[in-house]
Amino acid sequence: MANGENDFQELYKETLKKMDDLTDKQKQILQAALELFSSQGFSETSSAQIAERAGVAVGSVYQRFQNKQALLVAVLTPLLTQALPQAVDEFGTTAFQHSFDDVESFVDAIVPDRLRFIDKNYAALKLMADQIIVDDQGVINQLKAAFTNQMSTNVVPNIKRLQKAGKMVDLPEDYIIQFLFTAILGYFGKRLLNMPVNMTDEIKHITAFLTNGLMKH
Amino acid sequence: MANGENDFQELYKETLKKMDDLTDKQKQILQAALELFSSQGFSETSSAQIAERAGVAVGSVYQRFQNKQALLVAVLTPLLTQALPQAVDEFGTTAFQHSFDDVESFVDAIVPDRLRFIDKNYAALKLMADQIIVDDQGVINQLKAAFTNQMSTNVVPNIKRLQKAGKMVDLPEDYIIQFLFTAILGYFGKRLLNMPVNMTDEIKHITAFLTNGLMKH
Amino acid sequence: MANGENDFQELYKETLKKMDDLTDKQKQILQAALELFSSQGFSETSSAQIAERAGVAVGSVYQRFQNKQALLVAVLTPLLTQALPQAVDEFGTTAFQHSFDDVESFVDAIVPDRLRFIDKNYAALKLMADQIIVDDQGVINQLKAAFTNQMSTNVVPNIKRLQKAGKMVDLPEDYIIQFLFTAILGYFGKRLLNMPVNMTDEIKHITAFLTNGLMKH
Amino acid sequence: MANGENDFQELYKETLKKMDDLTDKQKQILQAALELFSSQGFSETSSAQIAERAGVAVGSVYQRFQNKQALLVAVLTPLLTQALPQAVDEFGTTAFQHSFDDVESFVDAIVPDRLRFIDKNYAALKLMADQIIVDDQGVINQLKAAFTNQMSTNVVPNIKRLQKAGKMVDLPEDYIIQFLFTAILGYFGKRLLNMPVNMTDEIKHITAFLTNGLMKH
DNA sequence: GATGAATGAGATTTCATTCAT
DNA sequence: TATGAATGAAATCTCATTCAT
Repeated sequence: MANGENDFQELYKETLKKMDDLTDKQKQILQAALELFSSQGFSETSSAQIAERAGVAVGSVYQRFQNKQALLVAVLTPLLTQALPQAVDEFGTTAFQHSFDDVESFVDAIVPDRLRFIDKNYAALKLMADQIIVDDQGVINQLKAAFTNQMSTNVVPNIKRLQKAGKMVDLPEDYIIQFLFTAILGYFGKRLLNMPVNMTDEIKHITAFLTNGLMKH
Repeated sequence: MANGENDFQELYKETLKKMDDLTDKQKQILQAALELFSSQGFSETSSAQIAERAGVAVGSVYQRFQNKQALLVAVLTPLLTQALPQAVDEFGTTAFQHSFDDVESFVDAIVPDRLRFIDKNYAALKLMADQIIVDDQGVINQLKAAFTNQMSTNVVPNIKRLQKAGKMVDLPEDYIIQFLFTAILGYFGKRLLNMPVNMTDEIKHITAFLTNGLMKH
Repeated sequence: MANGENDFQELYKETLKKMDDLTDKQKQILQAALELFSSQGFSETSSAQIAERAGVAVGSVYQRFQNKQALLVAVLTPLLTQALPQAVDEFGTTAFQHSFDDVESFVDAIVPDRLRFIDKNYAALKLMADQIIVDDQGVINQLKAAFTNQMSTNVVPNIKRLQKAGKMVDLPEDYIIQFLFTAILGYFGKRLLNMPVNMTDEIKHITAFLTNGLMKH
Repeated sequence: MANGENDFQELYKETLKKMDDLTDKQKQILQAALELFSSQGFSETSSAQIAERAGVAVGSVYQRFQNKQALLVAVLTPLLTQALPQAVDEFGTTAFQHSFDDVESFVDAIVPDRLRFIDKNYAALKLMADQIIVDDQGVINQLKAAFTNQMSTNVVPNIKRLQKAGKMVDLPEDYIIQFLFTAILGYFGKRLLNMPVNMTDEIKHITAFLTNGLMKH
């Protein structure tokens, strides 16, 4: 890992091309890898373990995927190219296609959706977090790209509009986004720490806090 | 809060000094392990690397520490039992010994201090984050314990007082703490993502956001 | 008893053949391990040595066998569960299926056969002896089981018959067996001590002594 | 081990010279080594273990004893030079200084004494057995020497006398000795195999068998 | 003489990857 | 494509031995 951007970017592009003709076994492998990588970490997971959980032979893992690193990429690719942008997209377009009258309904539209997204994609998010910690520049850049893109085209304009309407605090847009994310990511942190979480309460309080914090009083 | 007082590295070295059953070489080993573990991750660091950086023979690592895992524990234990609680303690007492008149001065007292704490202890924090991701229950529990303890004895009462004075929003104390932390941890996240950060701006905007969000308008 | 029928090496190879889940290389590993373990002892034999003699890579040893101890078990198990009981069995049935008229022909039937058995199976017996000394309870119990079983079903009745006929001394059967074995094992001891042995003489004298000692005068 | 006679013989002679000025700690080391070597085997015992059981530092083991091999020699030396010859001697002189009237009293004089000797020196005998199995030529030669010496000067003449008197079977003297030993060593074997033993019974039956077997009827 | 930390050579073991079937 | 035995490089770990205190 952490061996520079090129390996990852190369593999990433190649993987993207091939990403549709997946056999059942190959899907099982990706599934098993996702589960194991995210629960134990990438380096703590062996090819044998993946094969076993996927119910295939070790060789089958390498039949399709050049190496373990490539398998990681293959696991992350759909996430980074499909799920995440889509999620960001939803966050951008769906959430922002309406012209919210006030910050409250704006926050209301985002928070519950994002918390559920975390629940649904917990494993994948944990895996990304792992890669960020181990300094995988490829993953990091991919993440940044996915965000910058969507955010700048969809979210930023909407925030600006709310600010101009005098409804939202006059902080730089990237900080507005940052605070939205960190408040929401607190939920992810709680899950990482095995803390008991109650979705209803989380939604209620995070919403309240964000509304209060982003609203111009 | 005085500069450097709650620097993990400082605290860690002090802790090491107090461990007078440790030889110089053993301290070098712990130091090298801390550095390598936090910069590359635990599994990405080999015994040979540690020995080399510590300037000792590989065997010397195992003379004192039963195995690599035990070395990790030896590195983390003083952090989790000494440095972290002490840092949390300072956070609790120092920051909260004054009776803040309003949320603004309360937030002002915390944010700059915590951001600098993150800067100074980036390596150690990253190591802890690594362990949380890899699901090290030991680390997780230690972290929880350190926090619950200090927070409940020092921070919670202060929050309550501010709330009773009608200055702070009426959210549960643990959520107040959660929002303080997540807003601050955003800075840690930015560093993990290699994003350019400007301390002055961070302080300014995080303070502004938290003040607005926690203040009762 | 026909020559070679109860040769451990033969029986061992047959057993190996029946283990059709073993590849050729794995059989070579077991064969090499048997040879090295019994000539040098278990702890004095390294994985590298085994691999070299077997003509495989070191890793191949551990591909099939979890660890060195497991390899020892794999070597001993067929000996203790297949070869040994079968050998004991032949000893029991073949030697005792006739109704010997007197102790002399009884002893005559056993001694030469057992001495040749020791010669043929010297390596395997030495390995077992090694394990007994190092207090391997597994091996010890297996050995006991193999013996108790066969002796009680086949040998004991024959001894009793000879005793009732007034031809054999009235000692407990287990002691009769013990004396037969120890007198014969003297030959094994001589070989361990690198003493010059002459099979013809050994047979002659051991037979004479046992006949005299077990006969009722 | 098993590295030729010279190492052993050299060490053996050097050890002999120094064998009197032992400090308390050194005696403890020898005792601990004897216990551990005989219960687990030589190679399965580490210097650290010996030091720990002896209650001394690891270095102290090597202060006096050149290396582990030398320690083994030092453990075996008193046995091979003192206990064993003395035992053989007793077996030779004590037991044979009387002119036994018959084989029965001759056997009676030997068996109980030897069985008790085995009990008393079980650990040391086991250690010797270990060395014999691992093919330690030094030990083997020492053993042989101790025996040949004593046997030929004391025992052989006595056996010859009994044979000439027509009381003992006319087998070669070395075989007579062999049968005496093996019958008695059966007891040692039973202990190795953790079999329940009753000294009274053993004495009774071994005596009976040997008497019958060696007596000229 | 006694200590035990330090050493380094070597042993065991793991595991990503290859390749013949 | 799928398999899983085989590989070998590298990692973890052990331990007899040395040496400064």
